[in-house]
Order: sequence, then C-alpha cells, then structure tokens
Amino acid sequence: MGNQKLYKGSLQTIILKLLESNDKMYGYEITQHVKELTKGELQITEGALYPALHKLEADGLLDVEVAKVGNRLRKYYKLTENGTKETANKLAEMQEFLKTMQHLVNPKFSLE
Amino acid sequence: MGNQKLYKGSLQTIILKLLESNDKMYGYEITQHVKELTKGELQITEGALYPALHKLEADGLLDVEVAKVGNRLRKYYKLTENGTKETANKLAEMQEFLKTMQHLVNPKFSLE
DNA sequence: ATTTTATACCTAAGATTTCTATGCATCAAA
DNA sequence: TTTGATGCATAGAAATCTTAGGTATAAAAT
Repeated sequence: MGNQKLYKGSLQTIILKLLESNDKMYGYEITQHVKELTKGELQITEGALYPALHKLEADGLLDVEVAKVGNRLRKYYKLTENGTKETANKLAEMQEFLKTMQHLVNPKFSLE
Repeated sequence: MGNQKLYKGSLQTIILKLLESNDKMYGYEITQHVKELTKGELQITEGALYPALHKLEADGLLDVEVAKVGNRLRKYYKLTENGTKETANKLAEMQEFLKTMQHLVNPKFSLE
C-alpha cells in the first residue's frame, strides 16, 4: 500500500524481466522480490499482480505450473518462447522510454 | 500515431516540466515541443493532452490565459505557485522511478 | 491455547490515464 | 480549391492500477 510510483505498463515489463532472470517464479515471490530489489521503493500490490499474470498467460507469454508445497498451492510462471521474444521487445521499449524521460526530466537540460 | 506508449502519469510530469522551463505555453505548442525534443520518440496526442491540461488547471496547478492571435484562439498555460511546488515533487518522483527502473531493467544487473 | 503475522491465491468496483476517432474553425500553401 | 498545418475540444473504449474485500494454510507471538 501507499507506493503508487508505478507507471502504466511498467508492471508487465517488471514481471517479464524477473522471469527472464529467474526461470520460474510464483506470484507472492514476485512481490517480495521486487520489494527487496527496490528497497521498498516499489510495492507490487496483489490486486495488480494477479490480473497481470493472468493476462500475460492469456496472451501466451507465460506458462503456469501448479505446485503443492506442504498443503499450500503455488503457481509457478515461466516465459514461453513467445514470452522470451516479447520480453526483449518490452525491455528495449522501456529503455528507450527511460532514456527519453531522463533527457526530458534532467535538470541539466532546461528545455527551451 | 504509431509512437511509443506513454506511461501512466508521465504526461502530467512532462507538461509541468515544460512549463517550468518555458513560463507559458499553449497546447499545440506543447505537442510540437515534445515531438522535437524527443526526435519523434514521444508523440503527445491531443486526446490525452487537453484533458490533462484541464485537469491540471482544475487541480490548481495551472492558470490559463486566453490570447487571440489573428483570428485564432490560444490558451496559454502557466504554473501557479502550487503548481511550481508540485512540479518539483513530480520531477523528484519521476527521477526516483527512472533510477529504480534503470536498475531493474539494466541487462548488466541480472536480478537474482 | 489463541491471536497475530506471514504466506499464497483470488476477484470486483472504481478511479485514472491514455488512445482512437471525431468534430469545428482559421489560415497558408499547393 | 483542396490539402495540410494550426488550434481547440469531447466522447467512447481500452488498459492499468488501487482499494477493499475474500479464502485458506502455517508459523510465531502472546
């Protein structure tokens, strides 16, 4: 709660990037991972995460594998072949955006 | 058309930043400015821009001044006092986000 | 022993932002 | 005289995220 610094579309990219680095992960794991990696900067809410995972799966970018750990369910997600390609695209897009915004926002460049 | 996607909330920040640098601007001018500054990377659509300007005005961050140039209307927007403060906040937030995403997305850091 | 916290999944309602598609009007250039 | 650029605007749809719940297991704290 209370983070709100996510920008539209960035969640998908974050998920895909994590799965590119980690082969397979489950939802809760993703939220914890992002929290740690960003030192609490970004908090992925579950209300955003799970629908996003379902959409990525529906779009054919992720595969699911259900595992039972003790008496509890876990849904492991991993990139499909197509998902791997799309990850590369999204990452390139994001980097372009970051570069552009860096330039726009950087105080060194006052925009004339 | 066919440009990159804007990320949620970034348009507001872009507008505010431009007005911080330029004192006053009108809508169409903003779209052209962004297009030039980003070499066509970012295209602000008018369907996004005008509602955004109206919202910033309604929120008390911008003032409007209508000017007549020839026989044509122009609405010049400029930061209010409050708008100047909020601009600083939004810019700081954006920079935090850029830094965080840079870190998440940078291929040099494979996320473990 | 029981309450709280952490783990683990989920959805629905609403707000917000942006995109697409239009519309109107002025003016310069082809 | 038609096209393209300038300049404003809105309506409907798509996409994403927040808020606010819900269910359930397991560990830790009281």
